[in-house]
Amino acid sequence: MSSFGLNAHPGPVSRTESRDLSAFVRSMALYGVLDPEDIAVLETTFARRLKHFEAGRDLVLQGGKPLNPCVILEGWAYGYKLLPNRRRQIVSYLLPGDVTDFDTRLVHRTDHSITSLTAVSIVELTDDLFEMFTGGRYPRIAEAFRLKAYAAAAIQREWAVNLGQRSAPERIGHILCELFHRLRVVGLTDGNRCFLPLTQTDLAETTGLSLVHVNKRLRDLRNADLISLRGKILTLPDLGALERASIFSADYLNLVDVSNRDAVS
Amino acid sequence: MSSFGLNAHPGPVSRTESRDLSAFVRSMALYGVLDPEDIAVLETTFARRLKHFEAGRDLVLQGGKPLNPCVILEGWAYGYKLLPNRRRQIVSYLLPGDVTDFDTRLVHRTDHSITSLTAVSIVELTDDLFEMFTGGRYPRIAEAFRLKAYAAAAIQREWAVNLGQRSAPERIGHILCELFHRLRVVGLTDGNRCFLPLTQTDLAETTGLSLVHVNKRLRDLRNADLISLRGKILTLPDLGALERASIFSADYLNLVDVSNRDAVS
DNA sequence: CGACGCCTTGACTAATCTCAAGGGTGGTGG
DNA sequence: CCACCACCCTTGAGATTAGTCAAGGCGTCG
Repeated sequence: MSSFGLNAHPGPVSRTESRDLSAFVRSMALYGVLDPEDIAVLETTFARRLKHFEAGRDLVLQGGKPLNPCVILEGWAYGYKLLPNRRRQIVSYLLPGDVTDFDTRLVHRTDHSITSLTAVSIVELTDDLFEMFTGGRYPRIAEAFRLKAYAAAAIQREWAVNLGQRSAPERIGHILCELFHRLRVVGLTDGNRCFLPLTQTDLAETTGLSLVHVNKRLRDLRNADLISLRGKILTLPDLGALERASIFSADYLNLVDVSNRDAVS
Repeated sequence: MSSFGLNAHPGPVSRTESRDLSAFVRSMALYGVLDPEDIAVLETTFARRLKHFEAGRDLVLQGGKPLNPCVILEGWAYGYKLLPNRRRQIVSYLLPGDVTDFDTRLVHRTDHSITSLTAVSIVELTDDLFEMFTGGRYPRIAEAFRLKAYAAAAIQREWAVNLGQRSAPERIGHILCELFHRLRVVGLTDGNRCFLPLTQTDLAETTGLSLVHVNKRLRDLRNADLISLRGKILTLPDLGALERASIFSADYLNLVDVSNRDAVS
């Protein structure tokens, strides 16, 4: 149970660096572009640059100077945009191994905010690190970052499809499938369960639905035995069935299929 | 009137290369990162590599091998994703000066299709061109491409906000404002008018609304004197009013403000 | 002339939102 | 220990928005 718990609650953050790094390296390595040498470089560099934030901290604020690109090593964060009428749209989730906007260094004002959802451990790619990784000396690392950026763009496109073309229950099921797949690739699932630190309000702001409606469709999904959501543990008793019900296909995630790998190792 | 007409209808494509290039170079140069030398390089290189497609040609097909990055020099294209239930979501518009996915070279299968909406002139960044621009010899050109990629990501995020948080009339007004601003920056507007080759079905697939509903809200906007849409000419008699009605702010477009520039030159 | 693509409108249906109320839980301070 | 508050989840009822179905108009092209 605790094998996938990570930082559910703000509090003393685990300092076991090697474990902190595993999600990122695993995520990067899965693209098959990193050599052992690259991985060693990443591990030693990141271990020295780790920063920790508790839940609910703003990393970047809409309209402000953007942060340098950041790698999330542990915990969840999310990006959102605020409208003048107080409504809010969550535009991205950042999971362990994910990277915030890679080309952000060229921009003076960001269009969106980023906030930690749980306690997070991140590494900021300051100028020296950025130069080191993209300067030509570690071409495979640079390529891995580019792949992550492409994957983020593909997810953003799929969200437009989700918001534009799917019904309420489909939208909710779809985002749950996506998060589950993304977590599984970095080893943060336990069988058919995973940690899910989202409130129903978060889900509403992700899917563009009202809180009340999310609650009711979530109940339908529960009644149909497609999901179970107690505490902050999400269980998907039949992932395939939920995917079909949500018109979900993992293709857009550009992930390496780890379902076999899980079974073997 | 014809000063912004470009390729409204499939047919013989203008071959005045220097004019073809202007939108792209203008778009790039506006970021203030290009030197005259860079511009000269782009112009001579692109002039030799121009490709022309008529309206309705698939440039990339969902699930297929992606095209190399492409620069649109003239005409409109759009990206879309098809769902198994035959529904379709348009996820992007590519206007003169825009660039398709820049990191696409690392990917084996694309998640979305790209189709020309009008006749288009494009330049494909084949391996040699890509290497030339990003190999370190033209750092400002590489930076300009990165800025375009960032701008595309920001637009994609705003679309999620549009689809998730805005009402039908706001969504429709918002996308019209966005396209108008983007066209103005590359010199493709004429006062408060621009060429708009979209059908109401296209608008429906962009905004996630039904065709019938788009038609009725479009009528409302017309009756409120916020838009006029005859032939394929869009007129915005009061851009500010439409922006307020649509909760639109151009910040996310990362554009240089050209409204003064237009008035002066 | 007929076919086709696109736009328009009305009537009815279905999905989603808003408003309102109440319940559970955990933390905090008296 | 209990009272209270904050936050989150839950449910029902009625209002509103958007979708579906059906029909017709208008212009272009063969």
